[in-house]
Amino acid sequence: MSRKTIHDVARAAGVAIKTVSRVLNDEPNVRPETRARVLAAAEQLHYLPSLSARSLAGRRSYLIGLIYENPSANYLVDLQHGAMARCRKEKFRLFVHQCSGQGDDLIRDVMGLIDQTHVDGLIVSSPLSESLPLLAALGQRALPFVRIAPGDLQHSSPYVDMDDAGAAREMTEYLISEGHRRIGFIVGHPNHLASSLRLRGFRTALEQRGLGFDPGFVKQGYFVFESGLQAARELLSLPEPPTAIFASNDDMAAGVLLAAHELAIPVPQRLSVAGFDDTYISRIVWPRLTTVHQPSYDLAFCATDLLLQSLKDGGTGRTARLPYQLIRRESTGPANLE
Amino acid sequence: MSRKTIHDVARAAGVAIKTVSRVLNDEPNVRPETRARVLAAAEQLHYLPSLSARSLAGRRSYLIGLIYENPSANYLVDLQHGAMARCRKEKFRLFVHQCSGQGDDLIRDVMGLIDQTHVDGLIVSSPLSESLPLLAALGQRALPFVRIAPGDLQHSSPYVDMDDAGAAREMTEYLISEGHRRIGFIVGHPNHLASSLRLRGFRTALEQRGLGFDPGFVKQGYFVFESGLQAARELLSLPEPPTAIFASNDDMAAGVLLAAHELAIPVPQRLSVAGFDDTYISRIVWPRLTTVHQPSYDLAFCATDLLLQSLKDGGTGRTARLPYQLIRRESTGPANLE
DNA sequence: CTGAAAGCGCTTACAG
DNA sequence: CTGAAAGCGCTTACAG
Repeated sequence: MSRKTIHDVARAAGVAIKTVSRVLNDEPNVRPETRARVLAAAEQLHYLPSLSARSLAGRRSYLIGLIYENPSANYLVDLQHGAMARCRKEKFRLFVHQCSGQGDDLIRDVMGLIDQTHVDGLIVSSPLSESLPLLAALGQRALPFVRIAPGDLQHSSPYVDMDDAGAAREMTEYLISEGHRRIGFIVGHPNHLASSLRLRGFRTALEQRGLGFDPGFVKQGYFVFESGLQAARELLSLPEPPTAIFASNDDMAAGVLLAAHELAIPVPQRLSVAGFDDTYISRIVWPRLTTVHQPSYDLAFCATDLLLQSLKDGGTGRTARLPYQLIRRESTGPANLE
Repeated sequence: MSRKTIHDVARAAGVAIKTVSRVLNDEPNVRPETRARVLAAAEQLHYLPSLSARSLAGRRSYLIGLIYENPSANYLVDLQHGAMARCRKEKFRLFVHQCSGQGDDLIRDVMGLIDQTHVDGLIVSSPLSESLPLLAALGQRALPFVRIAPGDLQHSSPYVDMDDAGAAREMTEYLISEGHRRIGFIVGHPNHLASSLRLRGFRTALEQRGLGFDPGFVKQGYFVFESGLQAARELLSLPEPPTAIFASNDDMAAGVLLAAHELAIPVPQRLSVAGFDDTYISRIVWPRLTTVHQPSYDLAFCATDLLLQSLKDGGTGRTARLPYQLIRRESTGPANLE
């Protein structure tokens, strides 16, 4: 049961290796009978071409890279599986890579990945997708890539995103419609463009409803649980605390819930809490979180789709915006105005 | 800024490519001055050897595969990062692969991975690590692998694990020491050997303390949140409900918390809840979970270490057992016996 | 529509 | 201690 090569298949099918190569790469100019014979032989021998031989000889490795920096586990796994699922349909494989370093080190790290693995293209997840120096370096290498990112007019490369600002606006409008007037907001990590987009949506909703924007109700967070906890403690110890807190992701919203529990503030009776992302977390805390469904799996699936497409056409990659969805659960309710 | 090859380095250093190869692979028989000259040239050119050329020409790809089936996101990411961290120290790279299929399809999937990517070895995570047919197939391929698994005497291949039964026993003893006499238990997924080991530890503790083992207090779960919720609803609607519930993982313990909230049973005042794994989840629910710290990151790091070591020595891989730790948080307390 | 030759960037096996 | 030749399993560029 040793590894089969293209020569084994060629011999079994009674053709030259070049013909086997043609069939396996869907090149034209092979008689249907010949094609069938080759396919049968390959099938029968359980033949699979060696990726390293292919990538050494040809100009493609059939490898797509997914690079990330430091996302939450649930988000990362969703991205990973979305990209893998799309690759699988195409006999591509996904190479998952956690980047290390900052600045020049980061760029060297990614260039090293490209040089060593010969990936055909890259899925660049956020916040790497917002690093202009990185995008420039990729451009120099002429390596196709698709970003998973909030809409970003700073760079012309293809991307897939959702409407972060719109989603945050809609969530805020929902809270207002429940009677909330003092709404706290916890901003995400300053490195993520999504953070400022979500804040913008929050602000837009307040201003459109004529409520005015009070910076005292806005606290900086970092997309992690502890930062949400900390920010919520501050908000809830204000002389006039908010009746609702909207955190820029679920992890921080879980932190808000804990702060409320610590202070014996019942949720949602005296405090409504909203998150963002609709990760697994939002369904396992109590009360379950009202949140925005971010289609992470689909974002990665779609990004991979665009990438594979542009690898085929050589086409100028396009862009896609995926729909979000407001998910109402038990952590929010009518404001208890006194 | 095109890709550099071994020829570029050889030219810059004034040696033959074979000498460059020797230096880069730490082979003997190179004069220190020559070695230094080659290293300097490689450094200066930012040269990195092509993995595909290496794996095609030589007998190693410098690629380690991590295969998994369907673990929870937090566990998977810990494994992934532990294995990556160990690889990075060694200029190996990690190829992460989600297996698809069952039975023969699963085996074909893994063999396909091996044939196509030429991985030098495999980290086999649980429950794949318990599939005897898979292990047999890997043996036939003579591919080195290390399992991440509960101790398993059924197979002689190397593995890294923790003492699942001992940890469950210790947790149960702790609950007993808090005065609990009616303790519910939620079993993990039947496909995982860890499930029965944890159950065994639970049972051992009860019997050693002369409490007897009541099957009516044991419910089947599947390591996912919903199954914990469901099992807890059943346990808590018993005529004489338990005063403590020990779930075989944190996800299910989070489900128990939700069931308690639904029934307005205060935790830990009237119900103690314990989990297992010490994943992120255990720290973001309320009350935070008492649980067993499973060293997932270290398990993967250590498994990779053993694998790389055996790749070097060709040595018969050894085995390692890593320590667990009981983590006491707010979800457990003294029994409220009436 | 099909094939024989050259070569991708390395390592292996051998020679000096 | 160092190097020239052959070859890994494919694809490319060319010929028929």
